[in-house]
Amino acid sequence: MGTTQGLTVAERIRSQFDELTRAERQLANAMLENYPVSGLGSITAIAEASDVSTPTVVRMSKKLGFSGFPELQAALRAEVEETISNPIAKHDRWTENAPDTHILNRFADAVMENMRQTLRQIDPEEFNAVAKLLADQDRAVHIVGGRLTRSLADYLFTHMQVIRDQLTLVASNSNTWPHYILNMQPGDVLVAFDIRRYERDILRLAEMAKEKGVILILFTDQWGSPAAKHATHSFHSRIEAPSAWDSSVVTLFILEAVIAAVQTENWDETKDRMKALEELFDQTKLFRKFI
Amino acid sequence: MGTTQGLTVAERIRSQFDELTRAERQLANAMLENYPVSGLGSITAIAEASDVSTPTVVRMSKKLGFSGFPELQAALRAEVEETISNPIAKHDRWTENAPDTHILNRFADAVMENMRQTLRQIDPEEFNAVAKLLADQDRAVHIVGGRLTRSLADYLFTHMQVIRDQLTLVASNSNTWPHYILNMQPGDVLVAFDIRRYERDILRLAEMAKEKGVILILFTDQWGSPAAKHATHSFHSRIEAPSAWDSSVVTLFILEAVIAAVQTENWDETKDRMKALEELFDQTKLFRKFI
DNA sequence: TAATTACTGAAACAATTGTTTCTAAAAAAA
DNA sequence: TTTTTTTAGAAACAATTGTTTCAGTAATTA
Repeated sequence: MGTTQGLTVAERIRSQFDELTRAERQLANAMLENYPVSGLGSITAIAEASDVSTPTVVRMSKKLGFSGFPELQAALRAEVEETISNPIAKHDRWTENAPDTHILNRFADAVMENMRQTLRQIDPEEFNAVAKLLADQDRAVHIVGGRLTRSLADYLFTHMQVIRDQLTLVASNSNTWPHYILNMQPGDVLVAFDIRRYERDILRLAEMAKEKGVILILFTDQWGSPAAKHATHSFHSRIEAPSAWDSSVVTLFILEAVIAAVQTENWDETKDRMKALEELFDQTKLFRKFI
Repeated sequence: MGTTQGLTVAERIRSQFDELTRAERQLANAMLENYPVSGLGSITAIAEASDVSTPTVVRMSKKLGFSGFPELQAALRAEVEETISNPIAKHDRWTENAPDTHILNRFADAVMENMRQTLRQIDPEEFNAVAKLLADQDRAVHIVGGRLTRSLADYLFTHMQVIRDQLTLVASNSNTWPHYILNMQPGDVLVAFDIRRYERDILRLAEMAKEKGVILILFTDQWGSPAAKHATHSFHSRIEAPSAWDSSVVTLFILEAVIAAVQTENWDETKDRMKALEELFDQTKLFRKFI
C-alpha cells in the first residue's frame, strides 16, 4: 500500500491517475479544473458537474486512500485552510512547489509574455485573409519549413490534409526545391516558416515563388525574416525564451488558430473528409492486423 | 429589507451583529475565527464547534438574509473561490480590434487556461528527473510520435540532436518499429507522444520497450494514454481548444522547457556541440554553393 | 468469436444533514 | 412577584447526502 499520508488530494490524483478508469478520470479532471473549490460541494453536486454518477465519486475517493467522500472533502477543506491562512503560498507562480527561479516558471513567464505581445500586434483582418486564402480550394497550397521550423511545417501539413487537397509539403532539403517550384502555379499559396537564424534558401525560394505569381504567407519572428518583403501576409511571433533556443510555442498557437479558422470556413467539406479519413485509418489498421 | 446583495458573509455578520442574540453571537464569532473555512463543514460540525445548537445556525443564516444554511455556505464557497483562484489577471481581450468571439481570442483564452491548469499540476520533481534522464549520455534516447504527434517528436529530436548523441527518431510508421526495439538496451530512455485518439501501436511499443528494461517518458493529454501505465514519468497536458482538433501548444511548451533544462544540465558539452554544428552547417552551405 | 473481467450508473438503502416545532428556561416588562 | 416576551435547544421531521448492491454494458482476454 502506497503511503499516501500527507499528500494533497491533487497529488494523490496525479500519482494514481494511471489506475483510474474513464469515468474516474473525467471526475478527476473536473475536480482539478477549479481546484480545490470544485470539490467543496456535496457529492451530488460534484457528480453532476463532472457528469458521472455519485458511486463513481465514492469509488474514486476510496481509490485515493480515503474512507469515503466525506474524508476526501475534509482533506480538501484542510488544504483550503492551509492556502488561505498562508498567503505566502499564493499563486504568483505557475508551478507550485517550484521556486520562481525554476526553469518551468521562468519559461512560463516568457511564453505568456510572448503570447500577449504577439496577440496585441496581430491584425485580425490579416488573419481572416490568410484563413480565406488557405480555405480556397481553387488554389494549391505549398508548405515549407527550414531546419528548425520543419516540425511546424509538418504540423500544418498534417492538419491541413484533413481539410483540403491540393496540398504539398516541400521537403526541407533545399536541393530538391527547384522541382517544387516547377509545379507552382500563379495564384497558388506558399506558406513558409523562417525564424532566426534565417535561411538564405528560404529567401531565394520566396523570390522565385513570387516571380511565378505565388502568394506568400510567412511565419517569422519579431525581427522578421528577410523573406518578409516578398510576403503578402506575415505573422511575427515573439519567440524569446530563457534558453539557448527560441520558443516556437506562440508560432504554433497562431498556426492552430489559423487551422481552426480554415476548418470553420470549410466545415461542410472538412466534416466529410474527417469521417472518410477516420474510416481509412481504421481500414489500415485492419489491414495491418492480417499481414 | 436591507440590501445585503453582494456583501460577503463576514460583512453581513458585522453589519447585523447588534441584532444577533447571545447564542448567535457565539456562533458568529466562531465563524469569523477561522473565516471562511470554518463555515465549510456541515451544519452539525459548525454548531458543535461553536457550542450552539443547529437551529441556531439556521436562524442566524436567515437573519443574515439567506434562505437557509446551504445558501450561506454556497456564498462562503464562492468567496473561497474568489480568494483562491484567478490571481493572474485575465485579459478581457487578447487581440484588440477583434471581438471576443473572434477565433483568435477564443483560442487564446483556451490556450492560456490550458497552460495554467497544466502547470499547476506538473510536479517539478518529476520534471527535474526527466531532464536528468535525458541529459544522461550513458543512456541512448529514442523518440517516437504517432500520426498527429509526429511533429512534436520531430521537434524534440531536432533540438536534442544539438545537445547529445545516442539519439534515435523512431519512424512514425509502426511497421518498422520491431527493428527499433531490437536496438533498445536496458536503461535506455524512450520518449513517446500519445494524445487522443490514442494509438494502439504506441501502447504495444511501450509494453515491449518496458519488457526490455527501457525507461518510458510519456507526453499525453489530461485523459491519459493507456500507455501511461507503463511510463516511469508522464506529462499530462490540457489540450482543449475551440476547434475540431486538440491543441498541442501546451505540450510543446513543456517540451521546450524540458529541452532548456537538459541543455542547462549539459551546458559545457552542448556549447561545444552547438559551435561545431554551426560550422558544419556553414560548410554545407559553402559546399553547395560550388556545385 | 466466445468467455471473462472490469466498469458504470440506476436504484435501494443507510446515514446524516438541515428544518421546524415545541417546550423549558431566561430575560424583560408589568 | 407575576406576567409576558424572548431565546435556545431537544426532538421530531423532512430533505438530502453518501453508500452499497446489482445488472447491464464495455473492454479484454483466450
